[in-house]
Amino acid sequence: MIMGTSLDSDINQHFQDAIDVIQQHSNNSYYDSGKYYICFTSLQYQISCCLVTHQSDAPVPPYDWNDTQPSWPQVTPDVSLSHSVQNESPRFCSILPPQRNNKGRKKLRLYEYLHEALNDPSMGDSIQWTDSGSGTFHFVSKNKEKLAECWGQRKGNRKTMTYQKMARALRNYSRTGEITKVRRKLTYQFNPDILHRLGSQNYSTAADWHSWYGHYQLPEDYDLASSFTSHTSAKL
DNA sequence: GGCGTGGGGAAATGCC
DNA sequence: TGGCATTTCCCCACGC
Repeated sequence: MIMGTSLDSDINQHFQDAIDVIQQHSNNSYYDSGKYYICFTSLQYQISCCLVTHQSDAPVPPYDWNDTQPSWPQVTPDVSLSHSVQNESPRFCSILPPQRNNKGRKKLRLYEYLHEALNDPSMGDSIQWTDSGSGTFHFVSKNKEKLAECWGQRKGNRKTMTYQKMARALRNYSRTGEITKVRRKLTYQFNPDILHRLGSQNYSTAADWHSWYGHYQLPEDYDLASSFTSHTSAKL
């Protein structure tokens, strides 16, 4: 088992939770022949996890993380692991679960999510820094709805989030000053204090892992599973 | 006039 | 139960 060097207590707790999950899976004969990999990403207030199996595995019902946790979808790569991975990086927004609200964790705020997305290269087609120094950013018109949907999924909203609704929330930020509207199309600006606070957070995160995964040059017959075990993941 | 975008009121929702 | 942070719906304004 290989783990990162700077795991905080949250990660340890979640890691233990994941161990429990995997152990329960391992008690199910359905999983006996499979390999399981846990991929962790530590965002400021949450952790995400995905179980990866070979695509050839039969469909598996999602596992309930705990009694209060919505189901965790299983991630199965679109391509066979014995072949090259598609160039397109995976969309983690679709698998990140809603916040865990037990244990006193703060809910993810929209501006935090946007900052996270801005630092995620794979989200560059949806949201981009206009001037990262001043905290100015803009949405990409073509894909802004996609980002909004990701936000909605991340929050576990009942209905599909749209840019209009997300923009409404952003406008509420203008009252508190966390984010202000810039007189330019689809452009907003972080409050400097918020920007400083967000910027000081350590994102050894989905974005980083995601970035690594999305840009890793895979040789022929590259074993994706092996890559999980040699980076920020743990193999059981 | 249609469309995309911006703005805001107000009620509903879910969580702490 | 109240407060907070959205979410949702709706309507309107403006520029292209």
